[in-house]
Amino acid sequence: MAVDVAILTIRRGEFEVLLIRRGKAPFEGRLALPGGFLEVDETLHQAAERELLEETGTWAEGGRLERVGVYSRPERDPRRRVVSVSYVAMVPDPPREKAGGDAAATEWMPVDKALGEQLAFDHWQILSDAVEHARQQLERTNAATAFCREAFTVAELRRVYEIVWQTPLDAGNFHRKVTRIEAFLEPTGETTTRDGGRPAALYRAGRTRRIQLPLARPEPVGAKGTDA
Amino acid sequence: MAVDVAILTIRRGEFEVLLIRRGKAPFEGRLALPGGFLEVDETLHQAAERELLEETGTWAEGGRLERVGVYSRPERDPRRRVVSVSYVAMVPDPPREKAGGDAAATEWMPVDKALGEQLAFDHWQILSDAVEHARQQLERTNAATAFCREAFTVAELRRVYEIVWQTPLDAGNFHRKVTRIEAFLEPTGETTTRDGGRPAALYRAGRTRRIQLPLARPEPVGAKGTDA
DNA sequence: ACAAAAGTGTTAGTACTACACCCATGA
DNA sequence: TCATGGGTGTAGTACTAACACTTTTGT
Repeated sequence: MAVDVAILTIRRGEFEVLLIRRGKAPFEGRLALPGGFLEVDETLHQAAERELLEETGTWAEGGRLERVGVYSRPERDPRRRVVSVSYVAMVPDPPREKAGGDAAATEWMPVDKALGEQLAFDHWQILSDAVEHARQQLERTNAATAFCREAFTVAELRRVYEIVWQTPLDAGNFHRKVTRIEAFLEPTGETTTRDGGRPAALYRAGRTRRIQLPLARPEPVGAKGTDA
Repeated sequence: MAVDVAILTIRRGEFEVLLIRRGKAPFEGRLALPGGFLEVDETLHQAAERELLEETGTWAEGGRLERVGVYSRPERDPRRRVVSVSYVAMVPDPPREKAGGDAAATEWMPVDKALGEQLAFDHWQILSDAVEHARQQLERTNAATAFCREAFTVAELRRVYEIVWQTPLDAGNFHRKVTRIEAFLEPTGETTTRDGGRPAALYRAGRTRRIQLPLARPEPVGAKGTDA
């Protein structure tokens, strides 16, 4: 019984994931998602939180942690039978590189690049499912706000959508749509010019988590697939 | 490592679930969902299929089996630590009552009634999540067709929606919407008058599993909740 | 003054809701 | 012929995409 966590963020204008270079067999030298075994007195969600904290430091609370899949093919771990539950963490850009405890080398990598690598175990599938989950969550929930700092502009939020979905969105229409949803964005009253141009109003994430007017993606990405 | 399966169907115009009266401690005499432990050489999905087959006979292939949640509270089983993965099976009305192997007494019960019972373990939560999952799947996928026999009319499909969602739908609009979706329904060319009135065209489920023009529910039912 | 980004107006198209209406059968 | 359910037509409303346009800053 284990958990694996795909920690996703937006860094330098890219959609990135945190990977660990494995220092021991099996899959020595390969990249893997952070993960670990379930302790006797915790839930899987708590185990995932623990992993997130270990790998990224204390800034986990701003993020969002959701269960994605369960991986149970008997041969997925060559050592012994391990069923793993995967989580996706959507977090704001972490303040600095901070190597975790048990893993020597952690590195951020664009998700597309990561999906081109030979990952350990079935982590390619796990990452692929996590990314697809995140993409879908943007459509139906306020998950995108988890990638932003505490106070953000509408344009910054739009950039999250554009980067995760890899598609440009109409700035005007996006602004109208997103500000119209009741209690989705909560104005702070402040403005900023940090992105240049006319000052933009700052918002916090509001109460509304689930949205029903989908911010439709132009074309759905490939289908999900977990176990057979 | 266990699986629990909420087997749902439409029987006698009601949305029903298959429950088992437990014959031994813990929770002796209480109703529970069918379930069992994971064997060493199977995936969780295969274990769920096995449970479904054991409880309902060989008619499982027409149905639809999907993973819903993972339940990992350390104290959820009083005997020892058991993490359980839940599945929901959406199946057509089973041909006859057929008591399974390991359970003495199985019974179909309307889901609302079942959610009013004191169920064993955390099966109330599991059932509740499974029902909510099924309701949501009707909105986004062709899951409703899994409740119908192989060839069905548009009105029979509509009745599935109305029963599961507990809300009346406009027959004309439903017909138009559902027949417009590309490859969602595949006409058999036959017609039937088994529901009375003018002969209705018969359809099979088509290729399209995921639909993007949601058949919107008037008001969403309560939120999901799995582990803490 | 000009560039850049925020935010609003406008218009044409599309989908949905509600409900009227016609169609094809069994009794 | 009547009741029953299947299926289509239609008008008003609502949302959307595309894009023009105005606003407010920094340089």
